[in-house]
Amino acid sequence: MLSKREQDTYDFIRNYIAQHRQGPLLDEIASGLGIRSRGVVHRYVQTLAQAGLIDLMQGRHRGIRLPEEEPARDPNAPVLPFLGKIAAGLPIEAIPDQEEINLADFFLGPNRFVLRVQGESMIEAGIMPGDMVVIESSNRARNGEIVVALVDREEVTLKRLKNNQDGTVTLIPENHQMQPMNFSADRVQIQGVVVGQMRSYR
Amino acid sequence: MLSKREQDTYDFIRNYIAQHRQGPLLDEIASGLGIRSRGVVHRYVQTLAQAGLIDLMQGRHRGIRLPEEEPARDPNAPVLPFLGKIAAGLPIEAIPDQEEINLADFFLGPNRFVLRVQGESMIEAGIMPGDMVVIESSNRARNGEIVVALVDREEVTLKRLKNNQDGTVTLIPENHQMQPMNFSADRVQIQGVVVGQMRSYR
DNA sequence: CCTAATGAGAACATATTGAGAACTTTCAGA
DNA sequence: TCTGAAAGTTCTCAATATGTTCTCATTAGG
Repeated sequence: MLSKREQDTYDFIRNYIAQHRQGPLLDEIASGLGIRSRGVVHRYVQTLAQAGLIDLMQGRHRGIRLPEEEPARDPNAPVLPFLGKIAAGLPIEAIPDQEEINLADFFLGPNRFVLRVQGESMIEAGIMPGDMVVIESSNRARNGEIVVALVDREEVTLKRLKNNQDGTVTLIPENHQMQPMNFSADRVQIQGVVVGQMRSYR
Repeated sequence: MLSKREQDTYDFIRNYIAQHRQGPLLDEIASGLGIRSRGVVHRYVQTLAQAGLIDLMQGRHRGIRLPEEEPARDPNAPVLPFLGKIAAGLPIEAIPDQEEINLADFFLGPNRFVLRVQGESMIEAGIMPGDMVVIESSNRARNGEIVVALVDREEVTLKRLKNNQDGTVTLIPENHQMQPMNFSADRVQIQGVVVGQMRSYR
């Protein structure tokens, strides 16, 4: 069983490696934990190594590694380390079973494509102008889903869908400055459903 | 695992070959890295060769090469067809010049990781609770960037950054119900910069 | 009082990095 | 082809950064 500071050390190391893809220096751990003595950190690190929680490359600078987990893995898989939740009042949690986000799993699928969003009609749903939305082709959708709708075979828009009892369809923009619009069902053709959204800064 | 200078050397070589279509001289590497001794560079180059990261043509001038890479195109590349903008007046199918969006290009990069967002502090920037944000580790950021900030070594938050003239730092939530907060610079530690954001419906 | 957990810091060992001399090989030009 | 400068190779020496091993102190709790 780890003591509190041993646990802190372990958490720090996992976090550091997830972020930097290499082991931390003892001094970096020390500074991260508010410890002034390298020797103290070394003691914790030794304990963790004996518990099998980390692997050490004796003597090497940045010689701390995490033990192998899964067998092999596609080195080209589009993955990013997943650190956890960002929560007010807490340092970034060190998730014990660290995961990875596989972008392919996250977004890819049959009959999907990407559109760039123009206009602010879905801004309150967190879909901003310039964002990319991942659409899955489909000619029907459930209530409440965000859809790409073709109205009167002329105008394509991104709206939240509501199928009404009376056979009409309401397209609801997520923007208080715009009004929901009602159409008879035959005027609206669903072209796809939004299944993802992404945005790149920089 | 490469040491820092070994990594620097490798980066330099890759860059050089990309630019000049031929290997660099040891002296060019040395000068590029601010090293005065050819022998030192030679030592690094030998290490890289043993690690299989480069191929050497023994003794030859400019005898550094990069190993063969994968042939043409990764059939498993995480790509989605990119149809274009949602444009009024056109059915989606009508857009002719179809491209592809490569998720790896879009999001992957060194020192990046993913966090799940909790709370509504950035909601007006289109970052909703439950979204994933892609963070690039960095301990500094430019004005106006959205950062992961650690305040008083205790609290981690996602806010827009403003460095003030007087040395203080303002963390601005994108939510009118919340107030910007001022801190002396030494209380705020930047942990990373938001470089991407993604969301999955379904 | 005793022990476990924690921290400081000195002293030492080793890894990493750099300088530069001397030697060998390559390569372009006479 | 021959030759000399340029470039690669092999050393040794050194400085600094980092890991390792200690001893000692402090604190909390039983």
